[in-house]
Amino acid sequence: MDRDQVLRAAAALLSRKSTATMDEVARAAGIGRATLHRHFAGRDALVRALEDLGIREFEGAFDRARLDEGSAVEALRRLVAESERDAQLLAFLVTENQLFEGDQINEGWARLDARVSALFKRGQEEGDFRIDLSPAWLTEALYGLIGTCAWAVMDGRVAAKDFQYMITELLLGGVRRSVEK
Amino acid sequence: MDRDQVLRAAAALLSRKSTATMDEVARAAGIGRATLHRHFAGRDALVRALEDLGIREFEGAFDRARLDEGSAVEALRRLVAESERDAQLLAFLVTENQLFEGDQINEGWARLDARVSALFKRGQEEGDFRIDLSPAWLTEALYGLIGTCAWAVMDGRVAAKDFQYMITELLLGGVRRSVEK
DNA sequence: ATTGAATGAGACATCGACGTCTCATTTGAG
DNA sequence: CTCAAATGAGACGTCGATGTCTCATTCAAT
Repeated sequence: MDRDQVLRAAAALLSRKSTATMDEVARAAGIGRATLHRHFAGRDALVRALEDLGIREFEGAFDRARLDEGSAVEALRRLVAESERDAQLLAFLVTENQLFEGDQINEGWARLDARVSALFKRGQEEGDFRIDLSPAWLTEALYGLIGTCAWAVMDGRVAAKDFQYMITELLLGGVRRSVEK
Repeated sequence: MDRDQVLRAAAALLSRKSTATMDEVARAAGIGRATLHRHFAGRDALVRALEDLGIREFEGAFDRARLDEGSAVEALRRLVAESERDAQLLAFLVTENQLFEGDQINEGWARLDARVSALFKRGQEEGDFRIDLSPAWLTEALYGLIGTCAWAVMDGRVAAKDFQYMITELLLGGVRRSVEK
């Protein structure tokens, strides 16, 4: 069991039950509690490791999505596709705002936010996206939809294979049916 | 300080910091810890009271929104408008899936889910909504967007007055700009 | 003003999670 | 096979949150 695998298992569990015990986390990862403590000094260290992993993974996901290339619509589709792998991790981190208590926002997240926000801004400037929804809100909404869909998949309310489609279609086109599309 | 006001203050705090202490909850509500315990036997009772309040409030919100009247689009707009007041409460309850552990879904939530889902289904059958996004997913997405926007407002990333607009416009029309709208 | 209920502050014991430790067992490299 | 490192299981003390209690004070109704 790799260190990152342990972290992913922890994210999958903690995203649904944020108050899960260290023992539960260990069981979910298929290792003993002692081994979990050998990898991560304590709960704080575990959460911080999850944070670091999340930032690293999404930094890489954003790179692979090539947010600056092609149309903003295509870039957004690639972004969602690349985010699927770490959706549970994102779901956990988004709900753990308590990490940033004392308004000391993590610099890594600020950088990620800026990249997503820039993508939405580019779409607006190029005329592909509407301008009455702020990039900041769209960024939050994207995170929220990814996390929500990850939960829905975990609960069996959405098929895993529909992950990308459900998010991108709702985000891009909305629910309203328009004859011209 | 009314009982419901205490619950709302608790929801506002717990939606951001789900591990908040009973003492913190009491302080947030402006009452003493002993008084909090007089109202709610313990933490479990508090959470269950939040659940009950949420179900009650949204049952009423759905009634006021008259989901069966007019077009599905208008009904959805009314639904978001009526949900604003309890958005923080929803944000907390949505993330507390741990309440339903042991797949014993709360009956009240199942009823609410059915009503929202029926609204989306009606919109699809009347030709207003697209049919390639399942009502179950749209229901989850609606909850997710309301919760996300509530957080964004709390963090100052979205203006409170834009709450309804940001959610309804994104949900109905998506970010893509279409010339025919 | 008086009285009874409600509140806030604090003390206290209990309990569960945490973190550290030991030891037997397993794993993997040589 | 041998040996060293890693792991799982469990024991143990610590610490913080919890829930209950008391008591002085405040509040509201009469």
